[in-house]
Amino acid sequence: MKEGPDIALIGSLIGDPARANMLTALMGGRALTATELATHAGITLQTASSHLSKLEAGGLLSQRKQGRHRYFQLAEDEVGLMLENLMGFAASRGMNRHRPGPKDPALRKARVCYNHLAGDYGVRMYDSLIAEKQIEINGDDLALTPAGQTRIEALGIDYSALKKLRRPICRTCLDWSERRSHLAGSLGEALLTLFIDRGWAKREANSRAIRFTASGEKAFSELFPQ
Amino acid sequence: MKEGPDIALIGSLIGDPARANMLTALMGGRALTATELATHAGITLQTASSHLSKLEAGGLLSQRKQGRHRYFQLAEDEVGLMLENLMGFAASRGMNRHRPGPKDPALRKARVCYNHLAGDYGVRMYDSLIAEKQIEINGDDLALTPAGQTRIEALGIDYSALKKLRRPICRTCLDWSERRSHLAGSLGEALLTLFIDRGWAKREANSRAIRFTASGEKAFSELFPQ
DNA sequence: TTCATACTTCGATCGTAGTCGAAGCATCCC
DNA sequence: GGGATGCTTCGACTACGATCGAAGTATGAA
Repeated sequence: MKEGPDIALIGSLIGDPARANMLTALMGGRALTATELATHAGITLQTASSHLSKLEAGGLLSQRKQGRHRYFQLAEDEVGLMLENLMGFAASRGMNRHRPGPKDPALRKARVCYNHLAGDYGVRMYDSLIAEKQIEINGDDLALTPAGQTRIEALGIDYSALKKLRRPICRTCLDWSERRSHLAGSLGEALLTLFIDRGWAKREANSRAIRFTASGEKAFSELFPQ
Repeated sequence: MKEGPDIALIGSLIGDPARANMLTALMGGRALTATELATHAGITLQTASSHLSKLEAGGLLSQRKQGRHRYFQLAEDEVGLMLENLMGFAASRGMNRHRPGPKDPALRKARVCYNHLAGDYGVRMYDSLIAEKQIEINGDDLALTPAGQTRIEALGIDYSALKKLRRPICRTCLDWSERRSHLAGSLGEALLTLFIDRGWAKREANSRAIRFTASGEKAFSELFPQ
């Protein structure tokens, strides 16, 4: 009768609107304090605190104390992937929290998916990397080809440092707006950081949206031709 | 602030234990009546009825009237994929509803994932099909190669009939026990049906487990060498 | 028609979980 | 030290939703 893993547990964790709002806020990739998350969810600090401890107990969140602040973030990449997946499903059922607003196109164009680039730009980058055989699919795993390695090192990404991490370097993540894969993993994170460090793009405050500058778009398109 | 799809809605649908039990029961692939689902969930018929209408309104279930029975099933393949995905996540967090029981190994070996084969056997079949280049990955899509087409037609599967359906023929699904991909889609369904029709395997009653016969295992291993 | 089965709807109950006010720690700054 | 600020814990309130009994509808059988 009762077989397999307990989906009701995660379901109920995500099922509360306040918690869901916090989680989506954390999909922005930044670590947020309890107070920030409380305002995101539209609740008082006390209730937020109780929600946060539940999410942490459920393994969805991890926290880091810094002085008198407590920074929360998604516990692992997998949490972000799972959430993006759920969003994709919800979107396919037309479950939206609002009628598409002015922010919506910006989100679809480029946004943060926990720590990497998603949206149209994320998918374009992924497709380009595949087309140029810089990453390739081996069974279930995505791997950097030798050509890809030299390529990203030329961009200034420290490949050996990525390799030392326990996390997978390349990983696919299903995009909810495009319904296609894009690149996650430590390389996905490194690339997004690169774009921001080079001033090609900026994270918008209080949003998952990423705004590319005009020159940033040009550089991006040259780097990842379609 | 409130961006993107509403994950809280699906979360709350899945978050109720009774509903989660019904959904996992329906992952067995058979269409079940309201009464059967009520007993699966351990609740009375009245409450089951209310849960079922909520699940249907949420687009997770569809129903089909047949005489005085009402058969429920997962609305689409995507629902099954999403649920299996969630189970994978739950399993990776150690969220199990029971300490692994005697049924557990059987489930991990071979089980139904809504309408196709999952577990060790599902993954083995998938790997074998990939290794022999009968299916291949093109970007996000999985496709049958010409060699694969002749192969499955030789097995007695009507390829042109599959092609006429709106559903994708090949599709990957993430296995929660193996944490690897296996084959879903209409071909995945057709293959499982084939195994059962040929008497190689049987569905267990009231369980997702699939039991292969000795000769069935042999035939399966010959068909999909490792 | 009459009875039985399958299911839904209504109404009432009950529990639990989300919520906040108030008080209690902890950390930082002056 | 004293007084902010950030967060947690406690306790009480409340509301929502899960639950079931009882009555109502639909289909089928006799």
